[in-house]
Amino acid sequence: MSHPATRHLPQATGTAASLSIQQLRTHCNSCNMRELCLPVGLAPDALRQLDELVANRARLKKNEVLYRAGETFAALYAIRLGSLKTTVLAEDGREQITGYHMIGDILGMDGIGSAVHGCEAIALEDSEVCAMPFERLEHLAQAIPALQQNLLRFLSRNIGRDQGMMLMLGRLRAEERLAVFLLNLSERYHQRGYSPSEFVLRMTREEIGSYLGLKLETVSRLFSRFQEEGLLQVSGRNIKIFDMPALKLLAGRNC
Amino acid sequence: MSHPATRHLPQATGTAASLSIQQLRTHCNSCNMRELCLPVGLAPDALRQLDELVANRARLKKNEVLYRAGETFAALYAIRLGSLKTTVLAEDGREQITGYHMIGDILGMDGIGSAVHGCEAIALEDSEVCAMPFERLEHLAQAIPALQQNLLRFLSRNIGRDQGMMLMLGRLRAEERLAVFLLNLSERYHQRGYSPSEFVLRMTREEIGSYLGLKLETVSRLFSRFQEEGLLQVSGRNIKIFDMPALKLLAGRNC
DNA sequence: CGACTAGTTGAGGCCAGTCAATGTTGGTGG
DNA sequence: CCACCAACATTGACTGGCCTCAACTAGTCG
Repeated sequence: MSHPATRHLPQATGTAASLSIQQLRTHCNSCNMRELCLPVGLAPDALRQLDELVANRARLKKNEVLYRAGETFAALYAIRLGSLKTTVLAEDGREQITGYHMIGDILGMDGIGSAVHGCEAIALEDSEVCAMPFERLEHLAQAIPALQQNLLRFLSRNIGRDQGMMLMLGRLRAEERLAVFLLNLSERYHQRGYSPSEFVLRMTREEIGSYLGLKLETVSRLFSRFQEEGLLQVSGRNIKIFDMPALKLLAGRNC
Repeated sequence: MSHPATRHLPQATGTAASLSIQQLRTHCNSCNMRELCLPVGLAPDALRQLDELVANRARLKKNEVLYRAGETFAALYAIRLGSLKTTVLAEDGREQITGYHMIGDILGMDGIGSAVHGCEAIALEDSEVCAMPFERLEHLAQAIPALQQNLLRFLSRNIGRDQGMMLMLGRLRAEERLAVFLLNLSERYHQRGYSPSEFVLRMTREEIGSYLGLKLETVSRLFSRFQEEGLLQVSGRNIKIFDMPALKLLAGRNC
């Protein structure tokens, strides 16, 4: 029933009692993220239909797995709260984090093409996601042009982001990668109404390294160096960026 | 009129006379690639509609640019013949090849989300593409479920491929990258009815390096080493793979 | 034939990885 | 509240894989 890190979303059982109260109240309509999420631009009626389709709004504890690579693909997930990482594994266990996803982001799109998830998604902190059964979503998109458009746009943006990552992993030096990473975080926090210059990292040094194609020691050294150079202040996972222009110079606008 | 490397598809003018004869004869219906391309699984009537939508079937000379980064996005392109690379450029000119695309592949999907192309597509050899105006394609997909499905699947597969590339660029060593690259080529040639063990590279050493996040000298050295070790025979761009299992072992099934 | 592009090979350097020791933080239970 | 532990982070010394620079060869095209 309750695996240490359950692979399935909580059903309407036991501990979910208090959860369902929450569930009943949270709708796309009232969601803070509706302007960043799939509902963006949808007419009220369309929004209602999309909302009805959301199978459940589930909680994930830190380190809990939303889906694993190889699992059959059934739904897209919108992040309501918290953040997740997606990772792919090499055969020998080497891990590459392919995405760092925060509130409003859509997860699972890599599964559409093959009916199987190609990566795994793991919560970086306690999080909440909206599960949208894909078959029904696809069906709904057939009737609502704006939804089809949104789906295609979200998938496409994913591709664009990935291409940026490839440039980073293939051509940028370590310091440039970290600068791009920090600026990217900064921008995304800013979009979401948080400070662009002061935030808390949700990942360990090792995870940041895995994301950037570096080792944790390299990440740690770079943070120390950036701090020495006055670019930022780092204290554990708390980051304060002092010199944004210098950071941008380092990143060479590849972010 | 005639730029050295024209950015626009040839219009129905001048030299296009012999071309238009060809154009009239080539339809999705009769295209060899219809089983790998957007029409896959479409009903005859839907296929006819998709076919009508194809604005033109254009030829590209080697090194000709199909679209550039920053150009407004207007159409997806299906490769009818030949092959193209897509590249993203760092601000300082460093170039990362993000994709090697061959017959049947769809290009331009990174532009959907932002209305602007995020990379540039360049012909690696004389090629032919079918241009599909995206607005009309989207509109048609609204009416034809199978087409919507195909579009979403193609976009999604792109994402899956990109994630594999990220793993490669972030975590694999040079020899592993080249092995993965060769096996990937092998598989795709095989899918298209060519020999999986004997083929001609369409890219220079530098381009292969750019694709794999390596320098051309490294690629060259690796080819030489693989040959010494009896894995393959390489003569310029002609590749004969002798020891597929060993190559797969090197790649660690990350392909 | 000369100029140019593509490819190969060698020598040496450097950036990031590896290994290892030590410090810091946060959660748990006495 | 503090001691303890495990996970996370920092820092140093050293290594090595890939890059850089460079020389040379082969093939192509005007």
